[in-house]
Amino acid sequence: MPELPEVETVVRGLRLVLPGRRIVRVRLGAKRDFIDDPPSIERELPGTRVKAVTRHGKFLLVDLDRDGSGKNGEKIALLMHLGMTGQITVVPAEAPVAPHTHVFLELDDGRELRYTDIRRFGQMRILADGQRESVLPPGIDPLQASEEEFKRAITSRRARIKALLMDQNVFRGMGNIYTDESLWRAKIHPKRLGANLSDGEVRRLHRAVRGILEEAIRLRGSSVSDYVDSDGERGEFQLRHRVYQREGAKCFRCGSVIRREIVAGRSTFFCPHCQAAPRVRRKKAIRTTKRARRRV
DNA sequence: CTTACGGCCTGGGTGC
DNA sequence: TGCACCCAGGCCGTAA
Repeated sequence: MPELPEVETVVRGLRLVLPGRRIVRVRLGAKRDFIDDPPSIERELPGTRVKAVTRHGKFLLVDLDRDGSGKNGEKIALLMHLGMTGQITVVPAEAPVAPHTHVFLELDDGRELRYTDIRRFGQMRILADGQRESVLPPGIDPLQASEEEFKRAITSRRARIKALLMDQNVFRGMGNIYTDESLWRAKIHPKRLGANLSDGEVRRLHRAVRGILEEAIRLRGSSVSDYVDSDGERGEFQLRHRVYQREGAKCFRCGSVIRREIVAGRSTFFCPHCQAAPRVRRKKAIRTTKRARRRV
């Protein structure tokens, strides 16, 4: 479920309630297979105080201070990823417990942070200070990248633009929904090679990606099925989707029928008229030419 | 280097 | 009503 706008919405919600709070107790459910080293969660978190909540692509980081032991400066972070169906909510401790809730962090104000995840594709682990570089994906943030950086990322590898946008080592935070929506807005076919995009197309895509992500954040993300924010509220950007899950419906721009194909291993929605397919090159002829050149 | 595919899990929708 | 099958906002490992 959660891509950059959804994670950003959760982070902003947590920022209103978590900083300054102390974690007093940790309870884990029986299904803890998705947690990396569950005992470390139970051992390290109690007694820590929340300093900040940040986002890194689709990862969410809760920065923690161990200030009880007199020695300040020992910093750890709780790293979380929502996978497909993860939810993080902060509720009064006595609130009814939703099914598939696997982690409870009791806070010093009578509330608790709960992690709920039907499919358990999410992740949770303790991050020691200095581990961030090696654990977090190195892709650039699509909201902060300049047009130059954006172009460099797109031309860095020979892959389809859809695969590039979704690769967390190239761009961090984009997923299936926002990739398709951005490509539709920029009028670029998902199978185009990133390296083949013209300067104008790169510029259009850069603007489309930022525009879509910013608008989605304003509308608090897309709630297609499971996503809710830290207050348990659904987002509204699903009402603005132009192609995602609209197979067979009419393109809002030209009226053509939206198609669905598998690209980069994922369901991909696009308008076959607005988003012109890449020209198929004749590989045989090209190879022969190269071989001939090499022989010379 | 790239893509395709299966697997991880659970649940919802569809068609017979 | 039951059941098989396909699908799902992510990501990893393997094979080709």
